Amino acid sequence: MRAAPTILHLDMDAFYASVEQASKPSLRGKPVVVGGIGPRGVVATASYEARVFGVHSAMATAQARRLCPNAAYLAPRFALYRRISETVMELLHQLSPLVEPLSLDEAFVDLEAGGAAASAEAARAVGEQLRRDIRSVTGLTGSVGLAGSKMLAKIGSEQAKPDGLVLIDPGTERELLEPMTVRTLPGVGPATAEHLRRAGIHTVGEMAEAGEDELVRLLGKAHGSSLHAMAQGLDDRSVVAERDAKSVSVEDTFDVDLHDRARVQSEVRRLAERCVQRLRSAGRSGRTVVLKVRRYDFSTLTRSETLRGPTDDPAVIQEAAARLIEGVDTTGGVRLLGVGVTGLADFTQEDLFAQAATAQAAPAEEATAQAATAEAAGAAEACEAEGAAAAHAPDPEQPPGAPEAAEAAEAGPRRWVPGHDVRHAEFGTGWVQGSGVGRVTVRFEQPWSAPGRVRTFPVDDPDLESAEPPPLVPQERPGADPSSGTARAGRAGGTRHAGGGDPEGGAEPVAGAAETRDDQSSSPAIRPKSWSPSSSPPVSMPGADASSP
DNA sequence: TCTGGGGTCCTAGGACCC
DNA sequence: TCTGGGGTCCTAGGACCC
Repeated sequence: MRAAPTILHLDMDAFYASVEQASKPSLRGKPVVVGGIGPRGVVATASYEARVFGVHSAMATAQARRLCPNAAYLAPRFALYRRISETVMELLHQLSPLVEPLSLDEAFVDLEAGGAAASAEAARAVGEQLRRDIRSVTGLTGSVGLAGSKMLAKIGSEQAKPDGLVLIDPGTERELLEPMTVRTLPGVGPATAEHLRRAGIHTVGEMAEAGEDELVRLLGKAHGSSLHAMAQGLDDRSVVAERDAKSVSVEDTFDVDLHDRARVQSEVRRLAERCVQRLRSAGRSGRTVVLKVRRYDFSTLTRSETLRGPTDDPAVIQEAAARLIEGVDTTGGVRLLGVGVTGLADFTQEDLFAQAATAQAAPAEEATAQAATAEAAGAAEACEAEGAAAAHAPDPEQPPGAPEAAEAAEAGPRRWVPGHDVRHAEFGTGWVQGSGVGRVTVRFEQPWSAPGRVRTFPVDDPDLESAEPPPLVPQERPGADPSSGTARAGRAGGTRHAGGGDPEGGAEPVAGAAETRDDQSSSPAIRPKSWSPSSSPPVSMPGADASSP
């Protein structure tokens, strides 16, 4: 708690959906849903237009489609979101060295540490200027909360949404919090709220009244006492910049449950491989391998094995994951598999070398009791459930009868993902609007163009290829190839195809989009005119980290 | 067609050591 | 031999967050 509201919380408004609307002129002012678009997908972000229909984050996409069938359903383009996020974070770093990102679209800033603001009025001015800067540099809107603590700054930005700023004056927090539902407090989710409800506690005021002892009794030591403090508006957590990751994991939910044991094993190998890639690109190694299995009935279990030292050796981690899946009964079907690594250390070559040598021998001759018993128990269970075959490590070669095991995502000829960028040899750049029955529909438009028109091609049209996301504002330097991977220096002027921007009269509004075009003032749409190249740099578009296909 | 993917933190029990 | 704490490591699960 501090006397002046110098903790700032920034939350970008409907971030993913707003980025999509900014890059796709035909979607501005229309309902947009970004998230998993498969049969088991969930909504990551819904635009405000879609929220009117009741669509919200974490909802099954299938349900969203029922509520709002006319929305655009798009797969996320994380590489683009990450780039824009970096630009926003740079603006925050200009205010203070103490910036704590919570996700791509959210961060705390300690204005006091930056010397940017010492009073309420100064803080408000900084917040408003920040919002203007974000808008002029990215074309997007963000909401700002200012308060004397993290909790209240975050509550402030929530109240400010969309496109606003709320400052909570220190001293007023108790009366502000009192009538609010317990769910307002960070750390109160569905389960905790239900516990509290059964104890007759519904509001933050009732929580504070209940007293610490009662909350500890209901919710446990750590949770109870921290929530008791929060309920009184007390929160002295400091803003901490750049924490090291403590774990790395990857997981996949399958469109249909896996029943074939060999397929399950091959997916575990694949996931272990991907996990190691991520581990290595972070320059880390890890000591504990964790396998996650979600069964057909959504019950979830984890199995873990701690190695003698940290490793980033793919073979070692794959073998550990393979041993772990041996001990899991998967009859009935597997919905999700995941592989993770915790106990992260900074990679050293010597550790690794020693580890690679010992890890393989370890299970057989492990002297440490608990490791040996865990292994034995796992193996015994596996034998019972799966028979003799389970006792052996899976064949490293493709198991028989599983040629389809290769994920369509990687091995398939070409997949056209809704929302993703494409280039056509004749018609230029656009994005996939949909595909099916051998055809793919593309809308040809750029962030700065008028809404474009739609064309349909055979899915294997040789003139069509996937492309990098175009920059959100037109680039002045023509000829740079965005796919050349030269990062920031090579801003992607070249995304405009050689043939000119609007071969098919893109300036002509497309039916269905026309009526939405005139309220751009109220939408987070990019308006290139408001951006002056000399004063503020545009979002740069390094083509370096390609988005997943 | 209910329920993604990436994380963090906490609790609790058993093993083990002193 | 019986009884006993405290601390640490490992494993498993659960709640929560974006």
